[in-house]
Amino acid sequence: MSLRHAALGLLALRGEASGYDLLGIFNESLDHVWPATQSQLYTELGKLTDAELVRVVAEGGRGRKAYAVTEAGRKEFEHWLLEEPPTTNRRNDTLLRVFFLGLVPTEQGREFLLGRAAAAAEMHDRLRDVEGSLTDEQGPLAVHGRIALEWGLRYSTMQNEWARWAAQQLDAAESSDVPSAPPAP
Amino acid sequence: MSLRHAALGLLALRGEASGYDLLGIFNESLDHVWPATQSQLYTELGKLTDAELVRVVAEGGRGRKAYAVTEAGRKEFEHWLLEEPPTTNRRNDTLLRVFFLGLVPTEQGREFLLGRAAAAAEMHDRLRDVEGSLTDEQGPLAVHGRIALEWGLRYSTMQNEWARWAAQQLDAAESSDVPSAPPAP
DNA sequence: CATCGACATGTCAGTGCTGACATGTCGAAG
DNA sequence: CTTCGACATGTCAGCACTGACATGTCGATG
Repeated sequence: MSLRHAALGLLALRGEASGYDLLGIFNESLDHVWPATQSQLYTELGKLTDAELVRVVAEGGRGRKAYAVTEAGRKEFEHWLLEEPPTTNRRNDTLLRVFFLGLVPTEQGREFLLGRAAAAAEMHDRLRDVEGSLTDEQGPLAVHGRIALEWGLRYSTMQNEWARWAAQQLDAAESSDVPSAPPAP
Repeated sequence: MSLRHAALGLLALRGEASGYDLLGIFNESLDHVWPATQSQLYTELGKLTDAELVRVVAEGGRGRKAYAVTEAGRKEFEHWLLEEPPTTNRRNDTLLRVFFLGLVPTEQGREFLLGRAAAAAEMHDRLRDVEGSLTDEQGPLAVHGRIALEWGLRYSTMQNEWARWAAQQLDAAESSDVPSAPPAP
């Protein structure tokens, strides 16, 4: 249920905004952290209004509705932010595949892992670029954006090193499997 | 759509198994990587049978049905394993909260981050325990289980270090914010 | 022989999310 | 004055997943 809180948080940051405005922020700033589609966002704003956590504070041309958080909404948001433990994302597609890597020849397993390492390296490069274009930004959002970015940098580094280590492990396991070539005594 | 492939993979590993058997493996071995509920698994086995990727190879007492992968199933599985790029999990509840940490006092932000660091340390400890009870295991599954475990160890280490680093960043940003206490010339 | 836990399968309502469809307005450029 | 892109909102079918409900059998233990 975090889209609800993401929307609440953006409204708290912005003071007021329309669904369209929020959608822009989601696509620009939050896309790597919590993507949202247009249909989902408008639906959620409707529910949020029904629950009186947000309120329509202005209506403009083209059917525009500007929302702002209510007192109850602010309270709900802060409760989520500080009291509720973040849910760890348990599903991991890469690790699921690793679990089954024994079903294919070692060579293909190594290829898979080195492919993951390359993908992680590429992700790292992309984030470095973002970092470069971020240095001129100012304000408190820059601090928190920079912290999230750092997570990505560290994550991709870890993934890269892990995948290369794992490829080595496969090789080591294979050579110790083959009875015709044991280590010299 | 990875539950489908997880089921296919387990059947390929085991030769044949019932839904109940598979459920046991999911809950024991795959729970930290790809959890599945009973209803989901039985539904998927039905669809898999309709698609002729698995086949009922035996029926036993208590309505038991033993499944095995078909030739088409094996092919589909290997295609998924080696050809399809793993989907990266984009949503990250912790990073979403970090994005909004500017909305609360620095003190509470630091508390949040140090809480994350502690949670990561706890996860690391739990995994170390698992590692201890794994050393006596044998076979190829031990190799791949060990690789997945290593991912968890590295991930929790990274998360811990990152969260502590981030808490320091918050402090640094705050002290540079306060105009009454600039660094001495 | 009753009972209970493990074995075993299936269904269903609800939720979060996706991608597509549908509709309309305002301002600027040609 | 037309047209086009940005602005703006809403709906709907479909899918993966969750948690609860429903039903029944076999073997062991008391």
